[in-house]
Amino acid sequence: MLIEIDPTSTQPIFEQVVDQIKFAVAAGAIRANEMIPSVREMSRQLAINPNTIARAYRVLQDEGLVYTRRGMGIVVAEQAEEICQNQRKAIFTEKFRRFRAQAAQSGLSQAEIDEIIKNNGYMNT
Amino acid sequence: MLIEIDPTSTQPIFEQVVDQIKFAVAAGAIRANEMIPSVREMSRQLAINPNTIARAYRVLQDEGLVYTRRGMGIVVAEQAEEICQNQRKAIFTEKFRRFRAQAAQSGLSQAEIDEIIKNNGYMNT
DNA sequence: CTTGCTGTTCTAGGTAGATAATACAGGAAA
DNA sequence: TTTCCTGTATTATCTACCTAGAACAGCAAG
Repeated sequence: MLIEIDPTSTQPIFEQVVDQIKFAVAAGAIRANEMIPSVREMSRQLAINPNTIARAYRVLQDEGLVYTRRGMGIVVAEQAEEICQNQRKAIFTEKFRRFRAQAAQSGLSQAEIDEIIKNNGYMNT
Repeated sequence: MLIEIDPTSTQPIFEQVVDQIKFAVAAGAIRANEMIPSVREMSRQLAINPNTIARAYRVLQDEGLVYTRRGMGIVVAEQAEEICQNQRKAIFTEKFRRFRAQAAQSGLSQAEIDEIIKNNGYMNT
């Protein structure tokens, strides 16, 4: 499972962890009934405080995406993959909408916005 | 000058204020040698603490986009419009690049990303 | 049993952002 | 002059996020 944390982002670390795990589940990198890395192991991998990881896991648990087995670890729930796939799409749709709205509100013309999109990866090579 | 603050954003308020003023200058809503609303007036308009506005203005001043006249107010610098236009473009290019990178890293396929962009305002209507 | 790993909980401290209230210095205008 | 508005500075308080360290409960495997 590849997880990358951006320390320069204003988005809280625990939220980044939550999103990244959702993405990993959505992508099929972790399947239902499989275990995700323990709090302490993930803490070591990302060089982040265990409490921060634990908070992220608590969020996932509250959303019903994972359930816990004391002494064992945390297991991905049955319906998690489908839920995460939908959430992933929703997350990025929302992100893009915000980008568009802000760009328009900033006074950038439609043409300028399209140019930014075109020059940075939309539908070519 | 139209300024909108998004309280749900993780971006700090003072940063939002900074960006919005830059956008207003870039769009020509405020021109060189014109004054921007006073700390207290802007504070009233946005219902935000004067200290937060003052901090935003301090950033603008440190960047040389505005200069202050005690007792008078804050004035937009000569070269501000050009600088702000370049920064505006850079800001949104960077935002879009982040969006693209995160979307790709999440496991979304190129086709799915293109679909999100297409269905939310790119090059139609 | 003991050992070692789980997740969980707790207290404490540090930092950044935002708010609140106050005070000061300087220019404009009466 | 006085009055009123500027920007600026200070102090205190609150919250969220993050870190740190310790302790506890439960399960597995030796």
